[in-house]
Amino acid sequence: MDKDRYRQAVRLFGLLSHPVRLRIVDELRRGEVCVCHLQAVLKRPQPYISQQLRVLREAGVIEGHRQGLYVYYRLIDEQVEKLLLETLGPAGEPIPLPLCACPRCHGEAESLSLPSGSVATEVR
Amino acid sequence: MDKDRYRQAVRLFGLLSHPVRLRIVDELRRGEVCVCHLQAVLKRPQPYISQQLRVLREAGVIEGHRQGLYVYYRLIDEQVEKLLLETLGPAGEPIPLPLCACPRCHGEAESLSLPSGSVATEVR
DNA sequence: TCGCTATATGCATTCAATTGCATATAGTAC
DNA sequence: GTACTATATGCAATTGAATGCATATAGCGA
Repeated sequence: MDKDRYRQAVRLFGLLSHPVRLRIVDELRRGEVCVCHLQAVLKRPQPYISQQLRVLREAGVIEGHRQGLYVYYRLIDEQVEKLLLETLGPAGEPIPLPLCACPRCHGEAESLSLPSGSVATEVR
Repeated sequence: MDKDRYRQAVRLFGLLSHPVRLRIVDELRRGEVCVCHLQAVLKRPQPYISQQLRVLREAGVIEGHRQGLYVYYRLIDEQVEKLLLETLGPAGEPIPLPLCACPRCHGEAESLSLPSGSVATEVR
């Protein structure tokens, strides 16, 4: 069916036509980050961020895996990546945030590798 | 300002995240068509089509010029064209419609050129 | 002028997305 | 087990977009 192509495109554009969601995927194309990181960047309440992450996750655009207390999300849809490239230009550099509490962000070298005993599990 | 890039992108995606508007711009990238043509293709009431055309026109995505009773619209935003190419693939062939009343559509050869005395005027 | 057609506009209503917030869950450390 | 942190979920309230429709305007021909 040809109508599906339209529906699919409308759905995709709809996901990106939202200021917070757009900024989330733009942040995510720089690399994997945790929720608290996005919270710090977007300056929005945590439940609000989580809700938008859910929308993107259920649409199959992003994927998250838990690592201890933290959940790290990344972009898994290359079409979205192309659309961002076209509209926003190339992705910026990843920025470690002092505002973010997670080990990856406050720059402790050893915390960049998996702590022994912890296992990365998919979020769904 | 960097925020403007986001705003601009959100605006663009918003325009395309609408089934009727998306189909209009997809139709328009095949070539210039009149309003009645879009009416026939989309099977929607004329005021409804005109409203969506206005949204696209005021956003600077399309442009219309009047030719006698008929107004012909065309796509003038190449970024939109690229986004459509990415999401919908290449544009289809232009299709003349028997359902459409305008001279261009019911295939009278001489009507494809401007009738003497008529002047193309911009719509705004 | 009037009558007709194509297109545009204004406005009220309906509907869906957005947002805020309270609370639930998952995991860690003790 | 309890206490604490990060993240997720559910739901009500609100806002804004989408839609329908009546009417206005523009141009043509008689």
